[in-house]
Amino acid sequence: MSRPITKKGEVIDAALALFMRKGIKATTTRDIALRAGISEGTIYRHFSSKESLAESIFAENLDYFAKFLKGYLLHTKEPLEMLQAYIAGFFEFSRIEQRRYSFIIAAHQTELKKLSRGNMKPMQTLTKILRLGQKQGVFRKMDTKLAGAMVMGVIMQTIFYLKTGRIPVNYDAVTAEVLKTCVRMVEK
Amino acid sequence: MSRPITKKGEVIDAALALFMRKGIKATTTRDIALRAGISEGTIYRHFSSKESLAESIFAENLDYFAKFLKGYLLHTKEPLEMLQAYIAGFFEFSRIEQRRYSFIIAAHQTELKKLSRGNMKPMQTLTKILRLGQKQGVFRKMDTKLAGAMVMGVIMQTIFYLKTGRIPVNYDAVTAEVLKTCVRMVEK
DNA sequence: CTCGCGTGTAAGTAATCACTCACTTATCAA
DNA sequence: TTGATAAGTGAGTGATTACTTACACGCGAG
Repeated sequence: MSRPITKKGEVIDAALALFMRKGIKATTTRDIALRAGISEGTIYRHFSSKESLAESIFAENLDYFAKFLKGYLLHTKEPLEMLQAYIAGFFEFSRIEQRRYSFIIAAHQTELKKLSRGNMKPMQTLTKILRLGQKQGVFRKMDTKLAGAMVMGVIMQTIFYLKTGRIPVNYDAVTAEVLKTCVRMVEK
Repeated sequence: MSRPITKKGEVIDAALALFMRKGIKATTTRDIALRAGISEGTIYRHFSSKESLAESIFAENLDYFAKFLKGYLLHTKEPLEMLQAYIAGFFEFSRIEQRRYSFIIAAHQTELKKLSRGNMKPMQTLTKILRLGQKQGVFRKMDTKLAGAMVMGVIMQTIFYLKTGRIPVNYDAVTAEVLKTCVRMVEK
């Protein structure tokens, strides 16, 4: 009970906004303090280091993303439909939460060294779908981790090219083509 | 004529070795000078900045990679075989030139901001193969840039997972599976 | 009331880093 | 021999940055 009497929330909000816009490395503790309207020292009352602050925020947002994806899987138990829903959710998230998506990807790929090894929830969700499909005989047999990596590669690279303007930016058309292609990759 | 009387070569060699091992950002000009056995000032006799040094080295190595790939395409003009040779070459390069591969990818994806926009030669090579296949009616019709992005995603993400030990490290088996999958993606 | 503790702050601090500059040395053409 | 020029040097330099520290404040328990 009792509403927060600390500035921890302000620290997190400011840091997230800046991490999303400029990346973790390019965001200084000074930036964060300025934006939060506090002093730098305050950050260290609540987090032991800038990195642990970033880790904490990353974990929160990865969770948010994972839940978003799961929302897309509620209405079906058919592996094929689940795969399609998963991909559609991924694209949708990257479209309506552009900055958050970029932050998650950057943090996961390069900016954070610790954390998330083998922990990447969205990947686990995908692997589960693939395993289920294989068990039901809808998908062809292959290493599910490899299949997951390949599907993930198609999705992420396509989004990357969309974002950097290297392919025509039409989310619907592109999503449809990616959907079709991924089904070809895994079906029997 | 005249063998080099400057230390430019030493600068490049030292920088490449360090960039490959630690990345561009983590390599300091001091590191480079130490390894090359020269003083920091010398670097600036030959390059206007650390970034321009990195760009120069990146361009050289991207070229090297592109030529390596082209070597795999010499013995066929069948789009399907060319695609397979391209992928096999990509995997082979990532295996026997691990550090160089990592350097190229990291530099391209995150470390260098300028350069290489729309310039990524290996991608252009892939796009050409896909366009040829479509013209000959071997591949299905679709935006070749999108198709290229998807195939590239499969390749790169798989290599990434191989390198980080998230899928069984058996280059031959994995390459074979990726080959098969990519063919499924694009064939009619 | 008061003591202690959690919170906040301003002003550091030490380290790092890319880059510069005044000066020296080597090369070679005239 | 000379003198112009390119190459090399290494001790700075200024800017930046994550993090620390000494102190102030206010609230709630006893």
